[in-house]
Amino acid sequence: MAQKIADETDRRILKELVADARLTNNELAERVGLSASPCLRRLRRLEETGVIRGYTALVDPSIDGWTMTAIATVTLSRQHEDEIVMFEEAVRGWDEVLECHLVTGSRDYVLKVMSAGLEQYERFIKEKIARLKCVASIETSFVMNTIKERRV
Amino acid sequence: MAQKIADETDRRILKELVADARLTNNELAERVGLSASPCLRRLRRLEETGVIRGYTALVDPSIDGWTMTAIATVTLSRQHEDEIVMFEEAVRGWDEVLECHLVTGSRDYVLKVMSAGLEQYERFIKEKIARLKCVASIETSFVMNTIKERRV
DNA sequence: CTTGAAATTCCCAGATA
DNA sequence: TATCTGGGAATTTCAAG
Repeated sequence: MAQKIADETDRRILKELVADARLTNNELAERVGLSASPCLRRLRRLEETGVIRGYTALVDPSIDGWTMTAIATVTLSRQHEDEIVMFEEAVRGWDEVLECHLVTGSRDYVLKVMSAGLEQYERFIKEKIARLKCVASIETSFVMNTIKERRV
Repeated sequence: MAQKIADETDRRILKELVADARLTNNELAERVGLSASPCLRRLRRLEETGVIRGYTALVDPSIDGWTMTAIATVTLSRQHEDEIVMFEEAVRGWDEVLECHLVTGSRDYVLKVMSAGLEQYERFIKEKIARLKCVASIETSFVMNTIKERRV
C-alpha cells in the first residue's frame, strides 16, 4: 500500500478542509503555517493517495421536501449468498436509503432512510423493502431530533 | 422564513457541488449553463439562505486508525429534561460519536460510533457512556460491511 | 517570481409582473 | 415602472510552473 501516514501538518490541512472544503490554497497555507506551494504539493499528495476521497457540499435536505428520517433494521429470512447480493443491490438503487450497514447482533442490516413524510415512508417499506422475498422482518424508529451528525 | 425554494438552475448548482465542492466558479457556471457572475450570485444566495450548510472534505477514516464502526442504541433511565440535556451535551463533546439521533420506539438514542478497535470501543462504553448516571442500557451492533453511505 | 487563470465587483440590458 | 436575472468588463487575488 502507498504511504498514507499524515504528519501533523497534513492533519491540520485535513482539519481545515473538513471544516471548509472551499478554502483557497493561499488561505489554507496561511492557516497551517506554510507558504502556498508546499501546501499545494501536500494537498495534491493527499488527494492522489486517497486520504482525501473527495469534496462535497452539505445541502439542507428539507429543500427537497425530504423532512423525515428513519432508522430501519432489517432481518433476512435466510443468509444465502444470492439473497444477500439481491438485497444489497436493491438498497444501492433506492434514493431513500442514505446509509446501509451489515451488522452483528440480532438484526442483519441497519438503514438510514429519508422520505417526505409518513405516507411516503410507508410506501417505501411496502412497495420496496417488503416486496423483496428475502426480507423476514423490518423494524422502524423515526428520528425525532438529530443531536449530532459529523463527517469523519 | 427567507425564500429557500431552489429553481432548476439552483438544483443543478447543488448537484454539481455535492459531487465536487471544489469546483471553480467558472467551471460550475459552464456546467449549469450560466456565465460566471450570475452563477456566483446564485451560489452566494444559496449559502446565505442556508440551503448550502457548508463544504467538507471526505477523508479516509482509516488513516487515523479509526477502522471500526459500531451502532449503539441507548436508553435513559428517566426522561427528565436535565438528564436529556446532560446526555446530549456529553455526546456532542465525544469525538468517537459520528452521529446521534433521538428516536421513537423502545430505545431512546441511536449512535454511530467510530473507534480504533474493540478495546478502544470497550473503553468508550465503560469510561464515557456507562459513566453517565442517566444511561440505563446500551446495546451494540458492530458494522461488518457498509453497503451504502451517501450524502444528501 | 512570473504568467495565465479565476474570483469578485460594478454596471448595463432584457424580461416580467 | 420597479424588480429580477443574465452578461460583460475591470480589478484584485490565486494557481502553478
